[in-house]
Amino acid sequence: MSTERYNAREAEPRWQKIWDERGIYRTRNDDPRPKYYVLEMFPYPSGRIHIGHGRNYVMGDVVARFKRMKGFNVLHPMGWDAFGLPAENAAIERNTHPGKWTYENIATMREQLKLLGLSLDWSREIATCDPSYYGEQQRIFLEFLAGGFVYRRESEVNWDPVDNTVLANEQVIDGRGWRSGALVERRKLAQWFFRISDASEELLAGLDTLERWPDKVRLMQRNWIGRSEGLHVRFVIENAPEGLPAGLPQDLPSEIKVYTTRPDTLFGASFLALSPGHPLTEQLAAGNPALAAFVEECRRGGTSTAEIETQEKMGFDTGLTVAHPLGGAPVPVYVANFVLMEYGTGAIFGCPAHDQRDHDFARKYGLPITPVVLPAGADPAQFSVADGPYDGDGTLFNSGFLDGLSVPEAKEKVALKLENAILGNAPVGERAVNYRLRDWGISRQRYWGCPIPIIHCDSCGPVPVPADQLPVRLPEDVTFDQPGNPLDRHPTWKHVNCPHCGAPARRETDTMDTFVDSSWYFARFASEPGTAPLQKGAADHWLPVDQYIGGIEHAILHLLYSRFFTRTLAKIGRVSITEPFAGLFTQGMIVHETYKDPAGKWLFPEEVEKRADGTAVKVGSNEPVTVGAPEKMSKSKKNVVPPEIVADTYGVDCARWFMLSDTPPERDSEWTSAGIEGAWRFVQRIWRLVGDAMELTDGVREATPESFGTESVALRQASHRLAAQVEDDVERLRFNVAVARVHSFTNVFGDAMASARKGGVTPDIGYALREAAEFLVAVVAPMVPHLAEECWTVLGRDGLAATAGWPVVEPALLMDDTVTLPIQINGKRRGEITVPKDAPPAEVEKAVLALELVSQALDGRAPKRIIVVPQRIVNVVA
RNA sequence: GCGGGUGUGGCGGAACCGGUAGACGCGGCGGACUCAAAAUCCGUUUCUGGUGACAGAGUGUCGGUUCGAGUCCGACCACCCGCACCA
Repeated sequence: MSTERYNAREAEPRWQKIWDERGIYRTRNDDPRPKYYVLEMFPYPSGRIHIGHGRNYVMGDVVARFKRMKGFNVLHPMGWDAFGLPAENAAIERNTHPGKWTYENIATMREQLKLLGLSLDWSREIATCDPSYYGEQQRIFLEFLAGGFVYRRESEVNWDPVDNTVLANEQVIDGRGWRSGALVERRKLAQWFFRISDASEELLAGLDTLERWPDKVRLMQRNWIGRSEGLHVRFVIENAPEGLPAGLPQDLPSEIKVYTTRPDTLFGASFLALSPGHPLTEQLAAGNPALAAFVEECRRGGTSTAEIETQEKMGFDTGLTVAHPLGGAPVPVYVANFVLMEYGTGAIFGCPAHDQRDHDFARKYGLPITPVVLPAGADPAQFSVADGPYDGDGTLFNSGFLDGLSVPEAKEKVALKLENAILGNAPVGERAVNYRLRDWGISRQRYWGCPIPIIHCDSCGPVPVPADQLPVRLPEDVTFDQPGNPLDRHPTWKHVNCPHCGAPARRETDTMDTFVDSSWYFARFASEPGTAPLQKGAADHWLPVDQYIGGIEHAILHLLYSRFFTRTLAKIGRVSITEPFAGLFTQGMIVHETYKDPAGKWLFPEEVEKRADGTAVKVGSNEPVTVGAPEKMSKSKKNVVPPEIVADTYGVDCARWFMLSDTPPERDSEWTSAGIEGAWRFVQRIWRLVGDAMELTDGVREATPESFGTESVALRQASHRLAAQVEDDVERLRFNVAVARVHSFTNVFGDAMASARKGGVTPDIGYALREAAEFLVAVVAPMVPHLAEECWTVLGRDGLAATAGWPVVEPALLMDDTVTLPIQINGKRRGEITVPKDAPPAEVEKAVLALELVSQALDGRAPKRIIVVPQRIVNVVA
């Protein structure tokens, strides 16, 4: 029996070196085998990784290694989402250059990732801050601009006062900057935008084709895009506002257009409300200081969720009234703080009986509340919405020609009627589809990002930087000693001549949102090293990514932007595919308990010792330690485990095995010392089993024996089933189940070995044991690759486990001749019976009735019914 | 408020299409080996009653469909996630 332990510390670096030297993870585009592209979301180089970062890389690595064994040409690259604010913050804090800081972090993290034994093609490594990468991005930007997918406009933006930059709506979470956490303010700036909202419909429709995406993510995107169908309705202004001072613009519009999804409730309209940002509001406010003050008050209202929720409905009566388009009573026009300018037309009609907001508003300003939809079964004389609006289904009443119709019928009838009502040269009503999705503002007032390749000329306007002058490189000599954008205050960088007229002009000093960088990197990886960054042929060959893996936090932003970007690249002819990620998986986080000393200071796990009685103390001082609930690993709470420590004590294979065990990959998983120790024991167990099997079968001829006995067949069945099941599990990314099957198999394997030791190793048993060892090693190879190589050597096999094929399963060994059926009596399990697999139900029934336990239960009576489900179960109803 | 998800032993979790609930692991208990320990191996471990074979209960709660429900349907409870004045 082999007693030597597997020495991961020695073996792991050795095998990593061999893999590296032989270049087995280098991928070639001209490889004739079918392609498979596995990608994990590339990291931001923040400094160091902890073991919690490793989970998605390990999952991706298992898939990559498995697919390689199945004969695919696998692309599994890695890169760095290297632009972004933390580099500038570090520059300020440490008086260093963002680039230097970033590249140092990349060097550290690359070594840490290599430590994990990932089968990555490092030759394709990219960093988005590399001029060759962002230069291509500038080219793409200009092509998008030429194609009409980019524009510039003055817009109110979300301003992050801490990071001193603009944020997209999606980057504002609960009214705070997604990175800084600062309360966001509103400002007006000239910004560059991508026309993502024009793609709303196709982005929505495309979701239906993404069958290998989690439903949850598709739903989140669907809601984010927020399609609604409704009607644009024109309301004619009836009167000039009274009591307004002279100087009111004479060119007031003659009508107000509103957007509604509930045209059926038009007869319940008791007011119109304009957004404070509506052009008519601005026009009226110019001549009305009270209104101007009201608008100003609305603007100060704040943008945080908490504020919006608690904010009371506020309105200002403009004195205008509009005619009711269906002949109802005239309706007053208000300006209201809750009407958004960015959605619909910036104006609404209020129906207080059937909408909460309108209800609140009407009560506050004493406007009439007329119910027009009657719930089924309600009495029209009694029905009241005094307690709150009713927004359910029902029958129309108080609504003239709509009375008696259902809500959908009424919607349709109103739409038809208003479409056919002509006022001036246009219909009063027009069907319209609205989306919640807004255009993507990409301008950022920061240094460490991709420069927007535009030159502003006083006479020519914004002019693209000519192609031969790309990339527009970031200047190296910048300072961070004052707030604001270093590019803007750089002494020379922005001063250039206009490419059109040659007059002195200024560079655009804004850089792009870093989400642009991550919107096409997956296409960049397709090109071989040293070739053009975005090659159509290569991208079309590799894309879409077959399996993309990353955190759920990117369900909307990154994934929606990437989908938009890919579609737009297709429209300008850069690629042929429209969806970048065919399969998506969102993995859970690794969490860890937190520890605090009596002074309330966070402690690292290695500073804490757990006592047998469940309490914890600080190592050295014996001070009591408060153990907190498991939380996401974070530097600030110190509940992190560095990969180096794990590698040194247990080996990375143990860490890999542990990360794949027990918890389903989409759920959060808790890192515990007991767990890693369990993984360590199991790694040793595999090592021992393989060694023992080789020792035990030493001298047994390897040739296939002439016949197999019951025991060897049973073991062979287990081996072949293992390979078939683990294959299925890995295909479905059910790593925890795969791990359980391997555990189960080692129990069977161990038992077979013990009985062979007692009963003697006949040629068939010897063959089965060796096969079992080989199957075991091959099956775990994607999960614990270093151990697999070491075992491969023990097995005396040529080549590397990493380049070996997946075990070939003999279908005959997956079948059983007999099957054991549970017997239920009245639905309760009372026994079992073993019958031939293909026994006809009638015979099974006969055999079951002959059993004593059945006749006893029946007590002489005939059974009422017998249900035989072939190969499943027998139920006797007494 | 709207939308979605989850709920199974002391713990992580398994159970394909409605067919033996608790696979596998962790922890616990008992044993073997050892002078002893570690390591390893074997047995046991849902709960209740019983020495025992066995019986009863049991997948958040209540009800329903079915020969049979963790799985399907209805109502509810708890927790988690997303969105949120989107007309």
